[in-house]
This record gives sequence, C-alpha cells and structure tokens, in this order.
Amino acid sequence: MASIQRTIIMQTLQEMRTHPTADEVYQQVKKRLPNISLGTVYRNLNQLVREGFAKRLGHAGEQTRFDANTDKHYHLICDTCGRIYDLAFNQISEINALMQNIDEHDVADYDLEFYGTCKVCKQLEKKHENA
Amino acid sequence: MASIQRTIIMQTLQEMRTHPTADEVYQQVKKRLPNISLGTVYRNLNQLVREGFAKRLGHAGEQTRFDANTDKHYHLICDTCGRIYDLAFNQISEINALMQNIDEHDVADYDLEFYGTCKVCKQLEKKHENA
DNA sequence: ATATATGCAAAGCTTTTGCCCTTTC
DNA sequence: GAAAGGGCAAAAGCTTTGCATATAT
Repeated sequence: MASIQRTIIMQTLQEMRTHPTADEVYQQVKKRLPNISLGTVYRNLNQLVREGFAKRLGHAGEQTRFDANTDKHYHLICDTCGRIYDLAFNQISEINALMQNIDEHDVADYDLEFYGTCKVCKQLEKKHENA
Repeated sequence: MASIQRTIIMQTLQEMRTHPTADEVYQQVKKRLPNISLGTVYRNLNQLVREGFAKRLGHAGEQTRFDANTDKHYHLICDTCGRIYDLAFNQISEINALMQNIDEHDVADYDLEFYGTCKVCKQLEKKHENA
C-alpha cells in the first residue's frame, strides 16, 4: 500500500507543472508534511520512475528534474531562463520511419528537445532594446 | 596560447570516439602526461565546450560525457550496455519545419536521441536464447 | 612583470544508503 | 510480528574551486 508520503509526493508532482527538481518537490511536500525528509522524496521519486509513473528530465551536470506527464511529448528548454515548456504535437512520422532500421540496431524510442528563447524572455529582450 | 595540457586534451578527445567521461579523458591523457591532474582536465573540457569545440552529452543523474564532434548528428544510446553510437543522417525536415514557430517561442536548435538495443547487444541476446 | 594555466587538495552539491524506528496488515 | 516504508545523518560520487607555483608572452 502507498504511504501517505508517497501519495502526497505523487499528487504534488502531478500538480506541479514546472518539471521540478527533487528538492523543489520536497519544499512543496513539506508544506503538507512538515516532517518529511529529502531522502524519502528521493526514494519515492525513484520508485515512481521505476514504475513508470514519472520520467526523469535534464542533462548531465544538471539536477535531475521530474515529470509526472508520461505521455509522449516534447520540451522546449529556454537558453535564457532555463524554464522547460511542454510542447504537444503529434509523433513525427519522419522519425518513426527512421527508427525502423538504423544501422542494424533495434531502436525502441526517441527523445526530442528544442532549445531557444522562450516567449517570456523574448518579450523581456524587446523591452530592453526599447529602453 | 594553448598549454601543452590543453592541446593534448583536445587531441585525445578528438581521437576517442567513445564519448568519454572527464575521467576517461583523464586516464587517457595521463598516458602522455603522467602528472596532469583531473582538475585540469575538467577546466579544459569546460573551456572547450564554452568555445564551441566540444559538446556535452548525457542525462541528468549520469556522468557528463564529451564529444569533440560538433557537427549536427544524432545518438543511439543502448539501454543494455550504455554505449553511445553516432548516427549521421540529414537534418529532419519535419522538425525544421516545426521549429519555425512553436507557441511563439524562438526555437534555435534541437537534440534528438534514440534508445534501444544496439547491434552488439542484439547479437548477444540471440546467442543466449540459443544456448 | 603580468597574465594565464597547472597541480593538489579541499570544498560543494546532488543523490544514495545504513540504521533504527514506525506504521500497516 | 513481518514486511514495508520513513527520518535522520552519514557517505558516496562527480565536479568545481582556492591557493601557491609554474609557464608563457
């Protein structure tokens, strides 16, 4: 059976749409469970990932981020502010076609990430230009 | 001017086609410069990345890997052995088309990675099945 | 001389782990 | 009362950094 801690960690992750780090989840969960420990948050996030209820995000050298949205989707990572946006569009047929046979490997899945300047930072840049 | 250490680190990274970690570069460079320190390797790899001569690879929670090949290419990461293979095919026009305008963001680039079982592990699996 | 880079060791951060206690069935 | 999970603190692992020294222009 799921512990109270586990349930609230899962709920919290589902509610947070910011692709939070373990520590950010911890800070949020602590509002409801002041005695929870960071270790418990890590243990449960790892378990959720293992069981397929969450995914890991982020690049080597960065803190791991977690995402409770396990539907196939893509991300835009802003080079300026680091925010991660969800992009939902259909699977890309060209990629699926490529996956059928790549150099004799068995390709099962792919990840696609976009980089650039997000709309928020774009607006800020404009303001500074005009100032 | 580039120091001897820097030159050899760069050469070594270019020669290694395994997408090595900093420590793997260090081990290799040490064969030529026995007194080099791991800190120097890190400092130089970071500088090479900053200057655009190398790229970082890998996911959060893993050790960073480095790649001196900065031409646009893709990777296949084997779920079984962790090896990273280079895949060289043309830019995917569908993705380029998508990048033109995603939700008002300025998208500049993308990364695409494939997952699956590489040809080596595929062969090994077959052998075990027949044994 | 002045700036830059190295080697070494210590520090920093994120994440995991051991141990003992608590909760649940 | 066994099994699973939590809290706490220590440990682990990768990476960065401070400092004194060396190298290069």
